[in-house]
Amino acid sequence: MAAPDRGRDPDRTRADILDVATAEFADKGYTGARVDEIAARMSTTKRMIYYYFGNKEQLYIAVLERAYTGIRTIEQGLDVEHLDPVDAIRQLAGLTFDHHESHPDFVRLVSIENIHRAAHITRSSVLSGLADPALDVLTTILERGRDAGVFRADVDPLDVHMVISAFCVFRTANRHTFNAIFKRDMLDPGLREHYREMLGDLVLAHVAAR
Amino acid sequence: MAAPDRGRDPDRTRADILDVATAEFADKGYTGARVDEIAARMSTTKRMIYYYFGNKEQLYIAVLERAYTGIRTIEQGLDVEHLDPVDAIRQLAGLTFDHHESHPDFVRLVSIENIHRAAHITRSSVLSGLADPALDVLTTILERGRDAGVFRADVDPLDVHMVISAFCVFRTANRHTFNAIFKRDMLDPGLREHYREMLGDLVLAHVAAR
Amino acid sequence: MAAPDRGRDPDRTRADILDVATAEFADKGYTGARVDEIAARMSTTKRMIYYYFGNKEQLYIAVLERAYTGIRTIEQGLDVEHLDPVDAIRQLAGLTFDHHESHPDFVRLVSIENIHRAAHITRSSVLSGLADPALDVLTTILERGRDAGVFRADVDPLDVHMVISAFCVFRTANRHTFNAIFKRDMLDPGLREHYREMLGDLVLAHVAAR
Amino acid sequence: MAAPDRGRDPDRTRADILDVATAEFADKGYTGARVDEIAARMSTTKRMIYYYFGNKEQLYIAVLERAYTGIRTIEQGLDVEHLDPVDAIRQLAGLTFDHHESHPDFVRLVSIENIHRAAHITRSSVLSGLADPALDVLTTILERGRDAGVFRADVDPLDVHMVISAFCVFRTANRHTFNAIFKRDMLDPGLREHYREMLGDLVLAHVAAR
DNA sequence: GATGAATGAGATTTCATTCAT
DNA sequence: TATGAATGAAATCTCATTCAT
Repeated sequence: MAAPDRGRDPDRTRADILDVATAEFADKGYTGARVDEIAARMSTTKRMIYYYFGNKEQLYIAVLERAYTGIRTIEQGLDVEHLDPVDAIRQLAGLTFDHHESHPDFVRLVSIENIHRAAHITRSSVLSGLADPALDVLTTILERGRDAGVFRADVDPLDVHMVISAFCVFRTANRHTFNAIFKRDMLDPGLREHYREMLGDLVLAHVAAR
Repeated sequence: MAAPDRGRDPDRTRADILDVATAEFADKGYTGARVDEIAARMSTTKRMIYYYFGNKEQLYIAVLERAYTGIRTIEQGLDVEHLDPVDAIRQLAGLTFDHHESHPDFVRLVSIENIHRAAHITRSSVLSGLADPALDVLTTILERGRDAGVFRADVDPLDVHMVISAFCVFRTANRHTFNAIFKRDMLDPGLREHYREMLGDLVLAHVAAR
Repeated sequence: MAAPDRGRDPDRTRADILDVATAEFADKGYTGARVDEIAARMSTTKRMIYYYFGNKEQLYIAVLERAYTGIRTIEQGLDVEHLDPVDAIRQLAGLTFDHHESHPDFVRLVSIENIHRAAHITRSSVLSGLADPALDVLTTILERGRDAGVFRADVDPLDVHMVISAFCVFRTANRHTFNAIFKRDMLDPGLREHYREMLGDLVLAHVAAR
Repeated sequence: MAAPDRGRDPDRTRADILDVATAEFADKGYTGARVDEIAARMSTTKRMIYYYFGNKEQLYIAVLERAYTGIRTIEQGLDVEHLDPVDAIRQLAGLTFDHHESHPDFVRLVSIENIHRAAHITRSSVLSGLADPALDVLTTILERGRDAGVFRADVDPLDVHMVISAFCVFRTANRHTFNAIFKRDMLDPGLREHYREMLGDLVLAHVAAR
């Protein structure tokens, strides 16, 4: 007659807390998020949050750490070897484009963390200094393009990454003010392909041999 | 020996409050900002903030309104008529580039407002629906470039604006996480000209006739 | 081109303040009433309220004093001499019935003053100990009825007054809770004559010779 | 030597808060009551009031709800079946008479709630629309009296209830202004039986067959 | 007489965190 | 492990009143 004993699976409880906390922090920001609210949205009690994570800040850091692991693996699906460099670049940009569109919580958490001047990322041994593996893939592509004579020799991979990120982050992160002022929803599905192609064009223009 | 009587100049008092509030909101976010802290940084009392602005939210909206008026006038200095379209586009992009670099508080406020899903902008009769006049200047430039045969005919001014904003906003707004992860400070003065030129190239590539 | 100089008529200004203050106090109670709100509802400023009345409490007392003067004169219209006692009693009850129905603000002020245990009435030299002149009229009627053999000899005028007041005050003062619980609006115009007659019957039954 | 641990008995803590809050609200009115004062009168802290009741208004509603439950049960003790209708009516009126005399806080809360136009009662799912069970008892008595030929056939139970309430509420609620103006304390013990009988007479005169 | 700005004291409410069991 | 009760510190906001002109 007892309720299903969820309490006996610590990993599950931890993951549940992280799910709810991610939603709450992404929704309200670090300061605006409420520990009470996180507890209220779960079957676990507030005391458990402190048991598993210590305090609000450590919980937030754990949320950040898990959120960042998601994007680190997106480039795995890219078969760099069998694509010509131009297609590879376009597909790589598309991966970030797709990811940011479908993970607004991640993009919001990054914005929030920047408001806090990356104070928590810096405090996390997991995140601090963990360069995005995307750069390796990108570097490989750029080298192959240069060898093929289609890309410039002096392209900085991090600049390419920056252009892709700026476009994709802005489209999601600044969606609301952009829409409020210009009455255009950058996430309108009808504009999706237009923006996706536009990003590819921009990046290719940047890396192209002159 | 009396303290300078700032009290009897309401416009000055109001402006002082806005200055301090802008710094506080940009620094801590809407929720993290403290009315107490704003009052403590001035010679005016906390009570005056409520006297002039009603409550925290209206003060924040007033801060947003004033911050947005700053950027709306930056394009005025651009002498569109006497520039050839290519130079004009490059200079226009440079204006936003310079503005966002020198107004990190504005960029932070925009990020903060997006975290709140533009709830306050929407509530402001001043800001809501007030399209950036930059678009008019941009439209003029694009038309002249098209007439001169150097720009494509189907360029959307808002897309151009988006590319410029995305680049300039990202450089300032995401500076901290970018630096924490990739160890590159996008606001490093030594990189300034490189980024400024890179932006111009990107925008011109986007609008160029093929 | 100057605005009409209302300021130069102190009596008028005083009366205006009292009008607005009466509405505010009757609406929100003594504690709930806001000096700011009273000032906001007038063209006069808040400072004038203090100039004319000293403070919130004295303003409230002035409101009470003026409100009580209204009911003191309602019995004047009653031609006791030419009415037979039974008609006179019924008409007297009707006067209070009509007055309280048409002066809900007065009835509310009395309720409010009772919540404060008549502390302000006691403090007012005008109101304290100023017995309602209605009692004189009432006493005359009762005497004439007794002499005519239609009323009991031992009727206490104050008891009659109490019965009339209880009925008329309750109908107005307790209208809202009565309606909330029993779904009957005691001030429904369709019930007016029923209640008016009922009151007359009650009072006459009380004074009638057995 | 430790203070008695009242803390770990939530029901007791809740009830204690309600006791003190009832006294405070009845004493000062809704607006005049101070949450600080309620806390100061107990061993519990102010914070607990919010923990248990959410905010001042909900606490006030809880006070109202409990106060109203008291009067709803007073008619239970009336043995309608074994009383003749005339005695039953007189006893029923006496129950309200006694209750209101001995529960001035309840009567004051009702006055206060009427000043607020029953806004909180309406908001309470418990109180809104919960007709007083007294009406059932009253209806039964009236029917038996009618069948016995001693009461009129067209008596409205709610009118009878209104007469009883008006008299009993007025005696307690308007005690202070009545005494201030007419120098008669309606709650003077020496007048008690006089008023009690007077009420019975009034009600019986109203329901009596003609 | 009249005005808008200013103010101190105090009101309600919030929130991360810990205690006792 | 788990839980509901408890809490101190601090947050936002209010209000009658007075000052300087």
